[in-house]
Amino acid sequence: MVRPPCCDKDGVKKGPWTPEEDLVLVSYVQEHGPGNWRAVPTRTGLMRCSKSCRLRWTNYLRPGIKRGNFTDQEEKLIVHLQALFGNRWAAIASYLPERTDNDIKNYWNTHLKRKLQGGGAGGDGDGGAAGDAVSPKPAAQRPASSSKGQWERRLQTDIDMARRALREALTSLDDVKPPHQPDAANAAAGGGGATTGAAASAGADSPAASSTSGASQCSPSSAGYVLTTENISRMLDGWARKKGGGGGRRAAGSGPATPGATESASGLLEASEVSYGGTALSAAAAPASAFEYETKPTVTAAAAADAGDETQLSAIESWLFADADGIESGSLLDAAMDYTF
DNA sequence: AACAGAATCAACCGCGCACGA
DNA sequence: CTCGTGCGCGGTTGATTCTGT
Repeated sequence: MVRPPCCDKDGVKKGPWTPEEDLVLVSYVQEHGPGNWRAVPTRTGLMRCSKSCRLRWTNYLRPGIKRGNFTDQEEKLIVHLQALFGNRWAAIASYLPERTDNDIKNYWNTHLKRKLQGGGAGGDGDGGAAGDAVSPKPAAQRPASSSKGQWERRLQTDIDMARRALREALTSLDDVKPPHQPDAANAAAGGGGATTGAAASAGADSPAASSTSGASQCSPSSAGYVLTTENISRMLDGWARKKGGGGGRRAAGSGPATPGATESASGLLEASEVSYGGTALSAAAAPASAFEYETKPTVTAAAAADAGDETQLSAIESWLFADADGIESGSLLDAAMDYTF
């Protein structure tokens, strides 16, 4: 059957999002929660395709997103995970709660793939379109795309495989095997064995999907509206800078920047800058809101709330090595991260 | 200072799966 | 069981910025 386009081409705006559109979208999501994207354009009046709305939210406006400046640890973790999962960016992103799959994908394609190829260390010899050669099998074997149901099942298998593979790979790199803390691992793994699959899927699945299932298990503390404001503020900041700094970048692209937009953006920028002075403040000040269930519910959601990368990675690592008895996470991580490009 | 090529990243597109009617 | 719809994923594109000449 011929499937109609997700949105008719007429009257659907494309290209860069304006601050106004972002605000409309954020307001809507704040009020109704993410999901039901199909209804978003009609209910908000946004001249955007539902997919576009979802994408914008997921990749840019969602609370708790960190942008740019991948740390060394993140970088190396991505490399490892890519080797294990192939180009399943959503799965990889689930290990990096503050990063979006799109961001990771971009980073991989622009930085890491080249690094690996250039360094010649990874064995990513082919330099294929998506750079999936690092992975022994998964990327090659998997179907072109996967959705959550099948995905969840497969992910569970992948997780086991990943743990095993990592353990095998890393134990050879690191001889130190002090005891591991199981409760951190269990907690990170999503609680109980009964929910293992669900936890995995929630973590692996996209935020939107998790909006229903992940509601209860994610930490709301880090995901208040203030954080969204922060994101918007950041965005507006960049937007204003671009605008003021000469040569409106995307503002010039599809004509998003109207004089009114400039004004409102500036005003909002000021307001938002006043309203938040840092992540901690934001998180602390954040009231429980519609965004509670919106955080990317990953194994490290709680840890990520107000901790740095180290904490996050420790949690991830704890979880990854949950069944790696007798292996200390710290040293393992160090070993895992001791990757030379 | 001007230009060209490279790099980056936000956004779009098409496909496939899940789920409800 | 079939069909239609919604959603999510991975790949790709295109606009903009950066860097070198």
